[in-house]
Amino acid sequence: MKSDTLAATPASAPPSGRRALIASFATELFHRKGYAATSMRELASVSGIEAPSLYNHFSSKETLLHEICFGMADAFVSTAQRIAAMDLPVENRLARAIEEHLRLLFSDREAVGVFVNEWRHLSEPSLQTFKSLRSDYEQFFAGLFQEGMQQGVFTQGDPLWLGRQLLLLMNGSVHSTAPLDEDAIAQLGQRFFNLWMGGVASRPAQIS
Amino acid sequence: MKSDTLAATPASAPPSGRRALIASFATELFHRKGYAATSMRELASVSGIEAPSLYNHFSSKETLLHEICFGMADAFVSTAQRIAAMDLPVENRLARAIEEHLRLLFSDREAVGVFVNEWRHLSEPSLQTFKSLRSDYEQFFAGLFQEGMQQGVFTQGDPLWLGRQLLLLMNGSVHSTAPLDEDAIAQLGQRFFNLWMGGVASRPAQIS
DNA sequence: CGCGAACGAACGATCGTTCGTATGTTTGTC
DNA sequence: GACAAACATACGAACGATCGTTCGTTCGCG
Repeated sequence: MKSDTLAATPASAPPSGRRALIASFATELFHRKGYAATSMRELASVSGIEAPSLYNHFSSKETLLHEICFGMADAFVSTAQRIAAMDLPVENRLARAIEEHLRLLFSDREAVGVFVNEWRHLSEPSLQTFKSLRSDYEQFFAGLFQEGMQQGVFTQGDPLWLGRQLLLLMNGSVHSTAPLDEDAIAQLGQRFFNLWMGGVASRPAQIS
Repeated sequence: MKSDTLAATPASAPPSGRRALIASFATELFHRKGYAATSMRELASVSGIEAPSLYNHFSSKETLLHEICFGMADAFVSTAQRIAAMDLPVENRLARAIEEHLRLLFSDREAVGVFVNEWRHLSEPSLQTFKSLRSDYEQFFAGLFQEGMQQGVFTQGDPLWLGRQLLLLMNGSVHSTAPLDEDAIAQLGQRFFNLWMGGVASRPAQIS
């Protein structure tokens, strides 16, 4: 049998292979109804096969969740590593990180929804690994803020908190925003960048 | 039998009545494991009784969810109505709305978690009602931004988007922030207010 | 022939919920 | 204050449904 946990496909336009097709159906269902509320029989139904046949492609229900969550997590972390290695001013690296994060976000909105909301249904030891990856990514953003503060580019604040809030804001935007093309993503990235730079760096507004 | 859907208790410090106590246990479980992944037997177990006995207090599992979700929703909406009726400059109303929202958020973090993440497991017609209440609240914030833009206090932008993003940010902060006392909540409110005013109103930062 | 992929049947477990009943407390009546 | 009717709340047993998954088999393609 082939390994269950290969890298997920980009999945924006669902692929042709049956296995990957099932994974994309699972992503849609896990996103819309939640992992626990999605049954293997329902997944089989939308996939056009019977429930037992699913086990010819995935060894368990959780394997599907694992593949979706870690597919996104790996994409985020590897992007972070790529940007961290760039020789750019910290504010440009932040802008770049925002834009790349948004690009990943909008490349597969349903997978992101599962990544954000359903990871807690992973069981050990995958759960710990996932949390660790997630923490790495948060630390990447926190590091950008910390570096920016040391250089005086940003005003003081808790870098980890700032990073988490920024990620929260971007991740949430996928729920309340229509699909975007490349240009719109870049614009949205500028918007977030300005929001964060302006809000963090600006003098507090006066409330009379 | 008494009505199932009385107003929820403030619930920050769990109440003494058995019924309300069960509701607070349910809130904790729904928050930590999710609605679908929480069984009535488990809820009964932590409540110190057997599963069938739960039905002497609540007519169904969904009744519990309903009570939690609508308890929070009603609190949010009524707070919004109270603030909307205030005769204050729009930026002060926004600051006040932020602070009151945070106060509600931190008054029962677990209930907020259920309110934010588990409402989709409501069934019709409660689901429609809930969405409607939620939309009312979003519109309240959107209205503040719209009003502020017309007065030139904020720069242009999609008011509904701005409102949703602000709510998203605040709601998410409850996950990544330790419990706060009254003063800390007010400070956090100032922080969000400044962030939003600064980011929205400030001139875009230059990225070389 | 061999192998991946589909199937129907069915397993044990668990789900939300109902039922009949027991028990203790409250309430109404003299 | 005593007694019974009424009620609230707990329980064990069990219902039908559905869960994730396994098994043995068959089918079709290389």
